Amino acid sequence: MLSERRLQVLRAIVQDYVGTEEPVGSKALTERHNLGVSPATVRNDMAALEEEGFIAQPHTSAGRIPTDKGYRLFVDKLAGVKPMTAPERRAIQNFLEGAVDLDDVVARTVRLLAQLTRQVAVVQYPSLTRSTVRHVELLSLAPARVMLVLITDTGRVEQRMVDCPAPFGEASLADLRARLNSRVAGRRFADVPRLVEDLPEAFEAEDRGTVSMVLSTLLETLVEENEERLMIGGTANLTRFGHDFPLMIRPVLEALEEQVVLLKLLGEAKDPGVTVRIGHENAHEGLNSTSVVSVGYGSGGEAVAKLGVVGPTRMDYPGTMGAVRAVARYVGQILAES
Amino acid sequence: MLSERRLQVLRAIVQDYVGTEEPVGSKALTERHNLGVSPATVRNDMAALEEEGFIAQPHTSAGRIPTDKGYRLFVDKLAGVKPMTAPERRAIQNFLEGAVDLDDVVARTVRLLAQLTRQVAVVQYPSLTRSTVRHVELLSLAPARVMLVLITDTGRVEQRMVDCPAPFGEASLADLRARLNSRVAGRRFADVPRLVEDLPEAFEAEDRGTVSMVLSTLLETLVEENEERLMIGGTANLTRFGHDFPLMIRPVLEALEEQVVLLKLLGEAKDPGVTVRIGHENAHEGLNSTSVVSVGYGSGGEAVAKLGVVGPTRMDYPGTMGAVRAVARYVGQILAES
DNA sequence: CCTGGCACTCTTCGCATGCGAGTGCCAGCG
DNA sequence: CGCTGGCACTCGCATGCGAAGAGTGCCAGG
Repeated sequence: MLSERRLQVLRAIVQDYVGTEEPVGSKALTERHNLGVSPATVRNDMAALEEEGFIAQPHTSAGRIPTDKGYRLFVDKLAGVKPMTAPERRAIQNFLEGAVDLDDVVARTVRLLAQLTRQVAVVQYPSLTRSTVRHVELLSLAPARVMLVLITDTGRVEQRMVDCPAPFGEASLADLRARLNSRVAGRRFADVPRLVEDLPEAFEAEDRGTVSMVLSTLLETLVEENEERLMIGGTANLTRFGHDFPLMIRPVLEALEEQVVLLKLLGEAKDPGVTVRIGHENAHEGLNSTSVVSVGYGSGGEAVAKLGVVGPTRMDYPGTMGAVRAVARYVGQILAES
Repeated sequence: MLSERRLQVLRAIVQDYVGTEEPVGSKALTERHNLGVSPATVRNDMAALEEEGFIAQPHTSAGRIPTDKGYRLFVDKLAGVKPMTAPERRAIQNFLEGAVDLDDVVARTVRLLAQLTRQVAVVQYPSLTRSTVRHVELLSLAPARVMLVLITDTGRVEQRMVDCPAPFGEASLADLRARLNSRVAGRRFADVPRLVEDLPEAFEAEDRGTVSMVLSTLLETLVEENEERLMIGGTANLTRFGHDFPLMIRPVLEALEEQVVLLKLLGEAKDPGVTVRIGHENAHEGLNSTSVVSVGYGSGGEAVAKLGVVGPTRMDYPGTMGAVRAVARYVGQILAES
């Protein structure tokens, strides 16, 4: 087990390295932090920390930098979450309150997160699977063509075309619309399949094919993977990555364009609080030199989607975690109000 | 006026520089292109071209590189649009045909453009202002709360909340829905204000406030600037920008996040064909070292939106223009079919 | 167990040098 | 008059070397 002082040394190394972006040596450490011991002692501690894999030196005779493992320890044991200041909170709230619709909420959240953390922000649209149906609308566009519009309690709208096997009259359509809504409005997505299962039986034989098709389109929409959209912002912050960034930035940009990758990334975080994935803890190779800080958010107490930031492993973890948590909280409030 | 050969020299310089990314000298030129003259002659021509501002040398005693003005001449007079090969066309068509809805069409178009040109692709969603109304739907969410859903002929859906000044019955709502659709369905957006102007008069005094509010929300939606969304992709290609890119890439990423900037950029291109804006021709400072190749696209013959790519001024103009034009053409087809 | 001292290692920087690419100019030729 | 070959010149770039500086590891002493 590491002694208390050694942990302090590690903490100091992380803080200094995050600040200066340069390997930190024993002398500089004792000067900036009053550890009460000499550089020589710190050197011994450093040797021990390196032995255990918490820090490393880029070249012989250079300072030390934290390893992924070092950051992990720092995040878990040595640092808390830095709460936002009151003015910051107010700013967040003001900024989000101007939003006019769901798209706008998400867009503003992305901008806000990117600005607060000076990193790349990722916000997942409130997921369909956990939300409830507000309304289902059916429109007849042609005799055998119906448009299905699904409206959720988070204000999201999905539409689908349905090509009917047989012409479908306005009266039948109105009937279906009414029956459908009386059954599913206000219900959770997960319950919908069970609730509409016997609906075709209520219709004339000639309409049943169409009804079934509309229903199956609806069910498809509910589970469809592309429901899980997300928005990204602040990519310009990638230029802050480091001096050697040309090679670093490339795979990151590529990963960011693969929404599937990001969704998986966010999805993996099961923790109810803020989750941090550091460097190689990220499954995707392109993100091996980045850390992802994410958290669930949602109206009411329940998380319906995730948001977070992607940045260099060398980031201000307490500050970033604080910002991410605060933003998630306020977005949840906004969603609950609307 | 420049002699024929000097134009050929300029063309050769542009082609070589685009290929090698390095300043091109007189000797290399005569070797790679058989101009039939000696390096010395080429040097004279180069001096003349430099005099006129078409090329420049980064340092004394280095080769020449084209200036923005040089690229401009190249694009206008010296190079055509390189048509896609048959296999490429097929690939484009196949790739786009799998799209299931408008979002998907746009997303696929972005990916495709980015891949074909190896540059950053920008695709504007089909604009509302020039398209027509397919249907307007009104849903009562609460006694004094109505959701307005607008569906366009391009398959786009916009929704807005309306908080009514007074409770609004289902019957009135149905009435309004019917009247509204009979007037505006199939009409162009531009005509809508005129068509609904006297609609409130058909209603009872108590409902008129709500009707007016619904109508004004509808009109707002029609002109709203945020209607003009766009999708961006292929930002990873920015890393191909050049060796000195850390400073170049930054402002470009920033510009790309400012959708307003991009929309203005695309909007400026009035040309019915492919438009090229080179370097400083772009109003936005951050894009002064990039070129933008854009073109309008749309279902039917008419352009309803723009798409294009953003890349270094040192780009393969004929190829890029060809790809952009081809993609626009096929997207138009796909939109017309759906 | 901490501390000061010391020798050692490596990186970084400045500077001088040589090389090569490319230019500009000039005199000569068709 | 325009093209060509030749030639001197200019720079940028890579190379090599030496000094400086930062940081380490280790050891002996308190």
